[in-house]
This record gives sequence, structure tokens and C-alpha cells, in this order.
Amino acid sequence: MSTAILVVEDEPGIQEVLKFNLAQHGYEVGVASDGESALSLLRGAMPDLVLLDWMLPGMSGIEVARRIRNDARLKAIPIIMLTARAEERDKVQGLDLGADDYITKPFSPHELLARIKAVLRRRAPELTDDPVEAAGLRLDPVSHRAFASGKALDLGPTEFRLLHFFMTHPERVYSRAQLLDQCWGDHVFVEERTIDVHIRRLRGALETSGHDRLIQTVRGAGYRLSTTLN
Amino acid sequence: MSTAILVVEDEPGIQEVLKFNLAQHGYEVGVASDGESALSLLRGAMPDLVLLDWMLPGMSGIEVARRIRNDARLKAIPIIMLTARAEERDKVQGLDLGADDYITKPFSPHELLARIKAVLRRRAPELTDDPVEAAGLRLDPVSHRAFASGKALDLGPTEFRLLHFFMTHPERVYSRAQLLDQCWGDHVFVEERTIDVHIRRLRGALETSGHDRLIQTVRGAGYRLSTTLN
DNA sequence: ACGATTATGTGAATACTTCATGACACCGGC
DNA sequence: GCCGGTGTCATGAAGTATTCACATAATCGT
Repeated sequence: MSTAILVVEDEPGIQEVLKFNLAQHGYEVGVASDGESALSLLRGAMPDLVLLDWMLPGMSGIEVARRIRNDARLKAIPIIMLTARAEERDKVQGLDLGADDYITKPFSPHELLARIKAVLRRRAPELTDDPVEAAGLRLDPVSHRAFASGKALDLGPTEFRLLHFFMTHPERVYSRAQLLDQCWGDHVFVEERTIDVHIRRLRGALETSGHDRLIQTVRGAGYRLSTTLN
Repeated sequence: MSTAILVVEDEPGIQEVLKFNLAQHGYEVGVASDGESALSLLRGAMPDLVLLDWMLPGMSGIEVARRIRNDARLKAIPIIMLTARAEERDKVQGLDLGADDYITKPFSPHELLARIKAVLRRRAPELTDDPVEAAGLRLDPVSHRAFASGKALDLGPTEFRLLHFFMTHPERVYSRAQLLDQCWGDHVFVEERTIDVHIRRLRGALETSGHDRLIQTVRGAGYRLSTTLN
């Protein structure tokens, strides 16, 4: 599951550099040169993050951000704004316009990538490749492996995604519908009760080490991963 | 498989010193004295790394870097920038996103070689000529040979590249698409399923020594070399 | 407290997907 | 033409996903 980033930037040079650096680090990159095409691209395929230049021909970056935030389907997408100079950053009437972070040009690739990771971690922790740990469980997306008390777990792909999501969002209840959205995809037609079966299989895999207790049922609401036992 | 380096440097003295030192250590060295000739050389033969002076007659080093990054065929080439003074280094780093590393003159040959190796290892560890070892497997790019528990393996060129890549990137899952990019090249049109066949051939070669278990299938994700057995 | 009602757990059947494997065709070099 | 190396395909095997039917458990109104 690779992370998709939409770059909205009119200057071809910077566009290319961004594209290159992001692709180099495993992101799937889409590009738009102005606000209108960015928005129409967004309606087609939802990326996991938008890199948005502040100065754009036609519709300004701020306007684009505003429209994204006003669209029910898009509003949850993290936005990082690229601003030309530090002074302009102050002009921006703040983060309330919808951007999750700002980067002022010129910036280093290192800074860019760091901020992207930070924003993603904040907004969608399961999209990072960082290893996750919780209560004796460890999951490493890079090697695609999970361990319970140091012992490797045998998980199917779906169970792996489920556990990954739960571990990156602990102590929080998710309805079956939410879990379907997060671990299957938005437009999938699957019975909600199917979740139950995968939960059972996940519990089954965690059983030998006793970690199955972490996956808790919240009657009438959904499921939760919690280190606090009932 | 010798590593080719293109040196772009206008001052004849430094040019000679670089050429000598690099050749001394087994690199194949190409030389250009200005940006234009560098670019035209690049279109002819793609080196594995570019040593690029920041101050050049005519087109600046930064501009050359930018053009390299804008060229689809060249963009993946690692670049090390040579800058005259430490102060300039900061300037450059902020402005330019294309270089992989910087060296400030004057520099010792030792530092130069170390950085080259580091960059190559970071960008494409399988391009280094260092022998690799993992779990009883040993692979030496220089002699183009691989051993399992001391016994020579009979590998085709493709299987060799695959094994080399896996050994330089262990404990990490790669999708078939990624493996195609890494071991075949981006612009190659090959069925993804073909990977399966080469994996089998590689496993077949490793079988007699039992090392075939290291090449693991990750269902739904790709393949992985891991010393941790399932 | 009771049964009715609703929600969840579980095992098994079935439909799918993905992967391993062997056979074979192709291609360039000798 | 032979040969090693390579890419493609067909097929069967293995592994997963989804659904269903029914068991079990929690909740609610009376």
C-alpha cells in the first residue's frame, strides 16, 4: 500500500524536483499545475496528502485549500503549503485556513520529507512505514511482519492490515463501517459481519501469546485495541 | 561490473587529481569541463554517479544538476556537489534539491572516496562492489560469484542481480513492480509474473544448501529475503 | 426476573486470488 | 543449428475472503 501525494505547483523545475524526491522515497506522485486541474484530479482519485503551492496561476493555493476543506469527501486530506518567503508565512491568516503545515522555500529534501512524515503520522499513522509497538506486540510494515512477545505471527493480508490499523489507532473504538473504509477501501461492497470473521482470525493468531485480549469488542459500537483489559 | 563516475570540473589541476584518485580505486572515470559537454556526455553513456563542481564556466553546477533531475533517463543518477567553501555549502543546500551530498574544497581523497561509497550505498547499495554476506550466503560482485555455505552457486545473470539486490536490502518486502524496477530497469516491459519464475530459479539454485528458505513469499505483497524463518 | 430482541462468536462451505511449477517458445551468440 | 539464458503461458495447488447458518451472549422492556 503505497502512499499517494498530489503536488500542486506551477513552476516546472520545482515540480520536477518534488516529483523526483518523493518518488525516490516510495511515494506515488500526481502533479497538477493549477488549482482547477488539482481539484478535478482530486475528485477522481483521492491522494493521502496534498503539497500545495501558495502562489498559483488563477486560483490561489489558499483558495484551493479552502475548497478542499469545504468538500465533504476531501476535507480530511492533509495539506502542506509551500510558501515562497518566510514573510508570507505570517501573512497567512494561520493554520485555520486548513493547511496542516507550511514549508518555506527554499527547503531541503530532508525537511520536506520529515514534514510529510510528521503530518502523515498525525493524520494517518497507518500510512507511515514506521514500526509500531504496543503491549508486547510489534509490527513492522517494511518487512511486513508482526510479532507477539518476540514470536512471529502468522497473519493473512487482511488480518495484517487490521492489526496495523488498530496498533496505529489504539484505545479507540471503530465501527465495522469505519474499519471497512480504513482496511478495505471506501468503495468496497462487503458485508459488515465479515469483519467479525477477520477479528476472530486475528484473535486466533494472537491467542497463543495471550494478546487476543487486546482486541476488544464494544457492543453496539465496534472493536477496539486497548492495553487496558476489561 | 565496474562503477563509472563522471567528473564535471573546469580546473585542470583538480580534474587530474580526481581522475587519478578515482581510477586508482577502480572506478571508470569520465571527464567534462563544463555543463554543456557534461550533459551531452551523459546522454551517451550513463554513469553511476556524477561529481559536479558548483562553479563552472557557463552553466552553473546547480543548473546542470537541475537538468539532470529533469531528464527522465538521468534523474536517478546520484550527484555529489563540489563546493569551494563551507559557507557556500549552506547556500547550495537550501537552494538545490538535487544533490545527494556535498563536499567542500579542499578535501582529502579519503573523504571523497568515503562519500562516494556512502552515496552509492544509500542510493543503490547493489551498485557497490563490496562483498555482501547474510546467513551463510556470500556474494562478491567483483568476481561475480555467489556462495552458499562456501559452495559456489550456479546462477544466471538475472538470478545474480536478484540475489544481489535482496542481499543488499534484507528484511524488507518488495513488490514485483519494485523488483522489476530495481533488477531489470524502469523502462523494461516485462510481465510481473515473470518474477515468480526467476524466484523459483533462484530458490532452485539455493536449494541444495537449504538457503532457499531465505527467499520468502509474502502473499499479496511480494518477496523478501530474511534470516528469520517463518 | 423473564422472555424477547438484538448483537456478536464460531465453524464450515464456497468462491476467489495469488502463487508455484513445468513446459515451451524466443533470441542472440557461437 | 545448438545452447544458455530469458520471458510467457497454462495448470494445478495453496492460501484467503466472504458469506451463511446457527450458537451464544448481552440488553431491554415489562
